Amino acid sequence: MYAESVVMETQMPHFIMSEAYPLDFKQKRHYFEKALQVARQLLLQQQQQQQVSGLKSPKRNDKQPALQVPVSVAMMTPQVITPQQMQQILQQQVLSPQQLQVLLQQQQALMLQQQLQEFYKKQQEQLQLQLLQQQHAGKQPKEQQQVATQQLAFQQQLLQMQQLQQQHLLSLQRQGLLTIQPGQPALPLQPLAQGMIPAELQQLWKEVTSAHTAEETTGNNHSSLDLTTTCVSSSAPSKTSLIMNPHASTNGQLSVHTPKRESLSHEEHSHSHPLYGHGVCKWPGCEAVCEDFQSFLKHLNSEHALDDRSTAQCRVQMQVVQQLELQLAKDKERLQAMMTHLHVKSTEPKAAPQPLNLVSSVTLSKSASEASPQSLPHTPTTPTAPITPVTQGPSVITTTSMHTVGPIRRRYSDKYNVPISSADIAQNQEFYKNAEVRPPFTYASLIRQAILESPEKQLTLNEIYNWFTRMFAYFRRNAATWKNAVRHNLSLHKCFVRVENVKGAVWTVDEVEFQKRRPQKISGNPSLIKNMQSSHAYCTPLNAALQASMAENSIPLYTTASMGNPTLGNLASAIREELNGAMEHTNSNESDSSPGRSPMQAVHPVHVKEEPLDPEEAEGPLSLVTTANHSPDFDHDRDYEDEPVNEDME
DNA sequence: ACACCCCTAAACACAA
DNA sequence: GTTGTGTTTAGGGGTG
Repeated sequence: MYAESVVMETQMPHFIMSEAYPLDFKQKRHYFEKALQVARQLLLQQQQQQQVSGLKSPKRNDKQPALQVPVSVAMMTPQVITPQQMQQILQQQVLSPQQLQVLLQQQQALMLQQQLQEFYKKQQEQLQLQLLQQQHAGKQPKEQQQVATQQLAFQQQLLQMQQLQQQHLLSLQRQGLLTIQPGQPALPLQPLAQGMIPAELQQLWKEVTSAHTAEETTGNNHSSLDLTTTCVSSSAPSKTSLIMNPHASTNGQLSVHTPKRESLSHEEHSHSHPLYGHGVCKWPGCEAVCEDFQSFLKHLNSEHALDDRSTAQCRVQMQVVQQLELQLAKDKERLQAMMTHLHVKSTEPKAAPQPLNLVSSVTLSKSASEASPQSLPHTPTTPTAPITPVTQGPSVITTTSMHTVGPIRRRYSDKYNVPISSADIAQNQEFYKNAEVRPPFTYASLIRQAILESPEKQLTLNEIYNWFTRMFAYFRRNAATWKNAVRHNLSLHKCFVRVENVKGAVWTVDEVEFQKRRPQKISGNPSLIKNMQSSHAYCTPLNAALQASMAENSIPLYTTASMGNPTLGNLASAIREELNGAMEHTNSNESDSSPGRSPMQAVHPVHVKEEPLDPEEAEGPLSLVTTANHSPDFDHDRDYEDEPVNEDME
């Protein structure tokens, strides 16, 4: 639903803007007049027909251009009865003085409605004109296709509008019937409306309906004029429909469709009457079985005539619809806010990187086969634009990205740029767990994270692998690639220390070394710090941030760090450790594993070796949240498709 | 241009 | 011989 509505929202304006204007005023007028003419003719015809053939004769056998019908139907709006029509009605019988009064009152109500509908009508007219124009204009095959799609869009919009109208009408009509008291001696009115004379009303209703039907059918016969007809129905007064409105209202939201549709096309009837489906009456709470459409109509007219009950049901339905619309409106708003938010954010900071990232990532992402977390480290310089990864980028990217292709390599820089908002960390974790989005962290950072999260602060290679796959959906494919990268990183970086254990070898982290890695870069940017904190900022960023912050006052930072990531929970400790370590590091000028280090020290690599380990444990804690997943990175770029076999997990 | 980073790929060595 | 683990080397891309 949302998608549709969104589409509508975005598309419609477009159409209107681009298509509507072309039609010049003369043309419009011409069409309109023509339409009116046709409509009148049809009306007359049908009236004559009725007189001759009897009142109810919905002709469903007529065949009409299916597609057109809906449009015309949609276009129909309640109309005020013309004097002539009134005469017709009178001639046709049935009208008692009371009924006349009712009619009059209804007319008044309708007049009011009409005013309110002005806006809608205008829009409709515009749309209709557009349709006409397109129809006449589109002669080339391609154009026709386009036109067809556009028409569809138009139709949709029309339907939307119609629904809106209907709602307004319903409420208005209700008011008119029940509360409006014309200055006439219309005592009967209220009673009538409330079901005093349902039978009579029904009769009237039926007549009207049949008349309307006839009109429609005849109109439809002039296939070429379909669109025109449409115009007629909406702009030209075919009062009949109005009369029915009160009744129509009883049908609830459906009202729009019911009476008119009944008379309209059989296809419509048999296939898509809103109140009829699968041989069952869909009137709320009814479910009566109707073998065919005819019987359904009978049933509808007899069981769901205008009476208190129907009215009440209709009201309920109205409320339901309103509620839904409200809901829809809210959700739309939300969506809009989300979109604007994203847009702003993306453009805000470094305009290029993020927005592009999303896009690029999409293309690239597919390739994700291997996994190499990008580096946060570089971030120090960039930083600020915190995007809530989870909310947008990632999700969007993931879905789309998966299929896009692209053995494209992304620049890490972009990734680094992507800042992470601490608030999103937790979410990110979940996000990365389920979305195949490449985490914006380097392998080294991730490995470190994995190790630090383990109870013993040490993991076997296999456990590290498991951590990767458990925490990141991204690493569930192309195992060969990213595993190789992991091994490579373990061997390459001094910060990872291999310790021989009873069970074999385990890997630990030498924080000091880790911190040393890129001390030089420091950007005073606070945002960085934030990122680091949130991300658990491994490596450099942390140092940089810390250093930068230290310049001012280390403590504040520290606090922020821990505070900043409330969501982290478990991570908090890890972060603290990092921070502590980093801080010390910076403060003390990296004296090796000096005693002051705090928790981290415990972790200290070298020492770890002797201890017995529980490799299994490492995997457990979800705490990873903290893991560095904070930022959605937009780069997943690798080549996923390229990779031949990497799908396997391990 | 250069130094560094990070990632990926791949060749090897070794042990289970 | 296969597989997992580690180590190294090479090359590409990015950043400061």
